[in-house]
Amino acid sequence: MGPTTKDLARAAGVSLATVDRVLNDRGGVSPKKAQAVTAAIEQIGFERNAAAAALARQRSLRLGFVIPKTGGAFLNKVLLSIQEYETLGRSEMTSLSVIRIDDKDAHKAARAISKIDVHDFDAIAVMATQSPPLRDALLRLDARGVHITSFLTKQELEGDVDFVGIDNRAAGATAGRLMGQFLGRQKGAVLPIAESLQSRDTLERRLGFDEVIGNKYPHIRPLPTLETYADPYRAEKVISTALQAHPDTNGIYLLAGEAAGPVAALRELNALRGNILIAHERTSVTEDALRAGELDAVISQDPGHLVRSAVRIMRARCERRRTLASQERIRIEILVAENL
Amino acid sequence: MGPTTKDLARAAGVSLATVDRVLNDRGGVSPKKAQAVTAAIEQIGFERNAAAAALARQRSLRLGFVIPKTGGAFLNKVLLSIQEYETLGRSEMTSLSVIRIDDKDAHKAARAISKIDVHDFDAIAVMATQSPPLRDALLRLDARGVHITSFLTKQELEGDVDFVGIDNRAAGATAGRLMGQFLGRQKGAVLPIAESLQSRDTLERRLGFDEVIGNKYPHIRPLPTLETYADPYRAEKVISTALQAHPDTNGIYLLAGEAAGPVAALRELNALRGNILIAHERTSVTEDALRAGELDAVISQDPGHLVRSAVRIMRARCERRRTLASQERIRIEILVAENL
DNA sequence: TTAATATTGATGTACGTACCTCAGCGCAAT
DNA sequence: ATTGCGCTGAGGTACGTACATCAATATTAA
Repeated sequence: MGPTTKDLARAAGVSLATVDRVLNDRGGVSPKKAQAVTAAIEQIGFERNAAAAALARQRSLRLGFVIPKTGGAFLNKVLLSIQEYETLGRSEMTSLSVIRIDDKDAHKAARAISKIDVHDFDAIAVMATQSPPLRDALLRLDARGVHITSFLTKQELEGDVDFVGIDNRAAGATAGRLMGQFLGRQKGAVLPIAESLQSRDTLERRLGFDEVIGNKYPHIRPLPTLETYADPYRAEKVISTALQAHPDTNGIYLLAGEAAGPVAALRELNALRGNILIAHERTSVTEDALRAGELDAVISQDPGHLVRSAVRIMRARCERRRTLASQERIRIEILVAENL
Repeated sequence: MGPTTKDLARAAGVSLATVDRVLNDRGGVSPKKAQAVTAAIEQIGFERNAAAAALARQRSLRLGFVIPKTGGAFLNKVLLSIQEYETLGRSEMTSLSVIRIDDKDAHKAARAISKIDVHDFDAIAVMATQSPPLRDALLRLDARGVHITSFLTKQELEGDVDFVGIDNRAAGATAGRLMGQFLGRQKGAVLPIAESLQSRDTLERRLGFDEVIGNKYPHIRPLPTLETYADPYRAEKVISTALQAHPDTNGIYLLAGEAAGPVAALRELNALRGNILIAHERTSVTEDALRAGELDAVISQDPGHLVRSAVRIMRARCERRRTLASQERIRIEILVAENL
């Protein structure tokens, strides 16, 4: 249909071999001819035929996900999505693999990255807290031809690193908006519950939440965030205490990844029905709670999208295509019982 | 990576030519050998290499969308999405075209379908009200090798027609849920506004809306649907009359496709701020209104998704792949100012 | 039995790109 | 003048499938 490499060669006044050298960065081309080729690409609107390229390359892109060893439910869903994609996307000539690192210890993490064999990966998506040693390790990989993408957590290397992630601040703001709307003109307190305040996700969500509540719904009073430490006994205890201390509570915001614990605790305390309850992340627990009318809304950012997005970006990098970064924003979905 | 046609031939104990005959329905194969091939496909898990097939076929799939001549804003967005896909998806060896039909007149529509040249299309997605003559025309097309998919409106042919569409009833129910939650315990009336009650979309949404309100929020009183006939003057008049007749109105539900008219009328009437306002479909108008705080929520089903979904299904049909119909459900999105 | 027909296999070309080798050129340093 | 190196073109093979042709069977009809 479109022009082929042959047409490109003719248009640029060079041989097919030179076109190939330019297209695939093989080097050994004079600036003049290289310029002629890139100009001709624009001029005749050449687009590499992806099907033919995949066929000829006959080598699936090896993409890696570098993921922390420990993490919450969301991380597990991401890992699951990666696995799913692995089987589904094998027809697209991509092979995914996961490298778990200990990202609590910066040096351990950096060492793990350094150990990655450059010949095993075309690109990796890195999720890890930034640190100088990690940064160096990534730069070394990059220099040796492995494309780096930031995944869920930003890595500042040379300024040209793509980022695939979710916007926890906006997600929290969305939760705040819904909480405000659901409570209407009712005055009262809102109780945010998290597993731990250590997690950046939690902090960012809380930030967005507070901003919206403060600006648009000043009659609502957000309480300090409770920490459950993923312990059901503790959860029930601290929630019970908080509810007694603030009898005007009429909204509860589950910032945490795992909604099951707090929901069970609230059910036990008979605090489900009277309060507006908003949680994050779509799981079977939150879905059931929505259907049962126990939860009023769930804010979700699809881990499947996230993975697909990262894969698209890595592929584009490897094939030297420009990325449509705009397309790669992960939507913040609002779920209620009716649109599950 | 996976097994190729050559492997298939070996496994089935036949020649490559026979494998090709079976895979591409060329006929002239004894039932026995055909069986051997299909069995071998299962056994070794053969999957046609889409890239190679596309390359070899060297002929883009010609997909058609049969769309009514007249329609509302949503239909226009669908058409726009088709156009977008046309330019974007040309790299995927598909060419889209649109056939407009007069679906008010069943016989005219059927004649238009009959006039379609079988050699111009590999598959078509049909949006048209069902009728016996149309059905016959579609069956004739199907018999001559053009794959038929129902698009936005179901066509009952032989029971094996895929359907791509949106769930207006669920969308209405979602709107109802939000309206109920936003109004909280406030008693009062909700005013539904539509362009016309003729449209099935409108009816279905209203149905879903009423169901939720009736079951879960019985203290809310839905008023009869207003019709604006897309006329701003009429809109302002009927809305003003209705609001005066029902001073306890505190919610307004814009069922209609085009939100601009009613929003302007409500702005004129100073009825925007006091009431909860929920609309359908994401447009620049609804986006702006959300940001401005005039609209409280928008229910949207992405026409782009719809088109992509239809294309995926048609492709799968043409390439004799099983469709993952489950994947092809169009999500009902809830938009507020924070998750645009 | 013969003729006609249906089935099967063998073989070739094509698609557009990737990747390889090799020969030839000009230019600079030696 | 020779050597070495950087650049260039020419040509080939390969990927997995589609599609065409022709010969060789097997099966059926006459």
